[in-house]
Amino acid sequence: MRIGELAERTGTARRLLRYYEEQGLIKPTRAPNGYREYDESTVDRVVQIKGLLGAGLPTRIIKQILPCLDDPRGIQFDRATQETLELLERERESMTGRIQCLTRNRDAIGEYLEAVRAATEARRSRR
Amino acid sequence: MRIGELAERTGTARRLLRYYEEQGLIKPTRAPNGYREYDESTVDRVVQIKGLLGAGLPTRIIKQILPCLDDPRGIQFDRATQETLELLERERESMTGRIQCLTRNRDAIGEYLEAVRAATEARRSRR
DNA sequence: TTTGACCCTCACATCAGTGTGACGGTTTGA
DNA sequence: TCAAACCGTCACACTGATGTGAGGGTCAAA
Repeated sequence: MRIGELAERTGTARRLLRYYEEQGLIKPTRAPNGYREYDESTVDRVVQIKGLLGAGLPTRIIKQILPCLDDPRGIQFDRATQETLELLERERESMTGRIQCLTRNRDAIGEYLEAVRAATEARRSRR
Repeated sequence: MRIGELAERTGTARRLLRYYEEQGLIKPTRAPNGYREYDESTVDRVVQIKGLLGAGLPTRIIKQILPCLDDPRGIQFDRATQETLELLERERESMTGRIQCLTRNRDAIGEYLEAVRAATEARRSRR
């Protein structure tokens, strides 16, 4: 598919799809006329990228992470240098930290909303 | 405490502490000489802010979230407008999305690392 | 064959978070 | 009392993720 369709299906600006490519996160082929050609699997990949970006990871890190997702069994594990493995390990830990932070705060918001709703309800039934 | 100590205890640049203040996230008092004075609780708050920023939330949103954490029981719930409540609800949902995304990817990294290690181990023992 | 809807590259702009340094006042300990 | 180590405000700069627009090709349908 071409960039317009991909943009629409992933809810991503064309500009950003080109940017992700520039950062080495996706690699479309080119049609004879120069148009980018994306295959079906790119849809999921872009959604993934957006998710990770939204969760605060920079493209530099996302680039290292993506290959693990293609085939988590590590088919090309021999290409993984010691350095990369260490980076992945560190990143995994920092993701755990993020998750904990988000969870804690999300739950606090939940409690807050709950409390407000309960109070509102109580007030309403008092009348 | 003054800004230097807070910076050291939270691992945050002074510059950023001033920036957070400018964004309305923390409100130090001022000593007679103009120096900022932070109380003990600010340490936790700054850590919280850093965590949320790292998880991709902008200061604008963090500002709305923080009051819920001060007292999740919603002591000042009446100050919460309908609009704010809706924003919080939306933000809570988007945080859940982030958490899921991070969890999924973190686990995939974990599996990958596991696979690589297993393969490395197998190779070593074969020799 | 022209028009409208695509696509391309290039480049400049914006926004948030962050770094850094200039310039000057305050506090503290030798 | 003087130096070192704080603190203050400004303000300019950078980075990464985005927006936007100019100038120009491609292609399909009327």
